[in-house]
Amino acid sequence: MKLIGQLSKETGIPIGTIRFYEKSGLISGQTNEEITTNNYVYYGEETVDKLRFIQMSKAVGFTLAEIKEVVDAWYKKQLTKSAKIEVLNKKLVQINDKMNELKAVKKQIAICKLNIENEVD
Amino acid sequence: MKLIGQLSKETGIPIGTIRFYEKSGLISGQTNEEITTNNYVYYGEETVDKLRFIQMSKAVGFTLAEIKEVVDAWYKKQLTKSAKIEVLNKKLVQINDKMNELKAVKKQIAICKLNIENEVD
DNA sequence: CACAAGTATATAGTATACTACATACTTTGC
DNA sequence: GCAAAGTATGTAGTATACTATATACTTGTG
Repeated sequence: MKLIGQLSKETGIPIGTIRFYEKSGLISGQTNEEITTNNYVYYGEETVDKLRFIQMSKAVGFTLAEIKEVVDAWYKKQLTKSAKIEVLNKKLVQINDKMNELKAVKKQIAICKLNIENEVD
Repeated sequence: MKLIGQLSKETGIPIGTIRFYEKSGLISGQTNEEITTNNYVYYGEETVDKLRFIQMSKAVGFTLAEIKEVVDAWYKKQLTKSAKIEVLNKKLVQINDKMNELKAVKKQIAICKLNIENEVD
């Protein structure tokens, strides 16, 4: 079990941001019942996976609300199987859209670069 | 030459947002010198291209500041050839990073989906 | 055992990217 | 020729995602 500083060290995400993610319902830890002297929160290994998933998802333009949908499908026991699958399928469609947009942006930049290279300086 | 409403219709971007992009230096139009009765701003066809580029770039997680760098390399006469190429090369690297992150996110969701499908309901 | 470092909580502030008025003028359609 | 629709300008408000600060308590180290 890891404390918040450990999570921050492993993922490079600032402690303040991790706290913000916890308040937003993206991750959660629990206090150790045996220790009554403090209220330090402990996180499991899966929290690191979640944080890395959040990092990557944000980098490709997903909002925290969109990411939360996936994380909930991933970990929440309350949702039905079909509800989870539906969320994930929608997300896969969005990912394909982004893949195409990324290719289009890349192509545009490549064209732009070619044009500039053929300019006289 | 197009007016702002036309740009909005063709791209689906709200007029207010287009004005915001113009204030941010991402696009620019000019007033028609021959018409002195109004100060309507006219935009060339390349503005539509720029707006579509902005749309896609935003969808894959680029900020307006990052997008502006590319648009400046694309259209600004003031920058040197090598400065432009440098900006574009950096952007291509970022795009490759995003491509990999997108693949990783996709993979994670596929795994997540498989796990759920194999659950007992 | 002092004290530096780590943690918890709460609140406020910031950056980015819009979005919504309000006001005023212009153009278009019937 | 008048109302509806379009455009310009300015200011203020909102949503998202942090980021900083202050305060207080706990833990680890020389």
